Amino acid sequence: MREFYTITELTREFDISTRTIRFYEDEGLIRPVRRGRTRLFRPSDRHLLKQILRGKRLGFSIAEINEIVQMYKEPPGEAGQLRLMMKRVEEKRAMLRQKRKDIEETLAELDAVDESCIERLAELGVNT
Amino acid sequence: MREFYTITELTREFDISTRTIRFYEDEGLIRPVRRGRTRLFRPSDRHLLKQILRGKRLGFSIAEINEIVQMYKEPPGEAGQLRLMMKRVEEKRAMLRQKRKDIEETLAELDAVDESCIERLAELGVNT
DNA sequence: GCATCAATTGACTTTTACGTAAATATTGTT
DNA sequence: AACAATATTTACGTAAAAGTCAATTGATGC
Repeated sequence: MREFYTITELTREFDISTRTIRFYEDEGLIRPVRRGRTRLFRPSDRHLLKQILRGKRLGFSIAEINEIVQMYKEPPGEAGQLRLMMKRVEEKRAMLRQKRKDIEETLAELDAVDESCIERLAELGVNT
Repeated sequence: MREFYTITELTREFDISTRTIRFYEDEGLIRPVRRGRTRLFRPSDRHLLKQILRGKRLGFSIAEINEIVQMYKEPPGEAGQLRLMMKRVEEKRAMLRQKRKDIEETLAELDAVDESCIERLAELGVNT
């Protein structure tokens, strides 16, 4: 595995702009190291970026994505904090399960659309 | 089943504003009937609204939701149009399957977070 | 050492999806 | 018919998530 990626390498790999990556850094989602001013992205930064884009595809806001990626870090040492985090984790899981349900429903409806298209095509095939 | 719903009934049921519902109408997503100027929403309008909000939860834009709900209408009569629609339907399904994959991955990672929290809690229980 | 090419910074702009407010109209009730 | 409660229309405002542009500032090759 490579040690560093440049910003343009990542923009090409993920098809996003440099502005987007810098925006995520401004928002505190990623923290690449620097050589002078230039950003250098470690594999872990790249992985984090992947997770951020995954969150985006699911329609999570930057703030929500931030909450989620913070959870991937070391769990807190204090019991109260731990319980609070577990509560937040469960909230996110509930949202995800709801989304999954929404997806299944939408997929089912689109399957029906597809089938009725096939039917119509068959009818047309007969009539022409 | 009731014949009509008022706009405020729907805002209460779905916890959205009248502005939002009128906005969806402006964007061509719903088309309630009118008595004078006043909008009257049929059960089908209410159902459509449900589908719109489902799309929103999945992070689809208004334009994308529009594309999807248009698909639920009668399939076109012409073969070329039908094939085009089936292509679009397949595109949406591909997006949904990607989202579902994203959800499974995120859920798996959050499960891991949860477990490591439980572990930490157990350690704390032993140490105190 | 100088050109050039990539990267950074900062400011301003754009798009989406509504929010908010003011003025007007409608409806149901008494 | 009057009046309060709703609804509508029009217009401007706003927050989030970048896009765009300009001015610099390194980095690199020769």
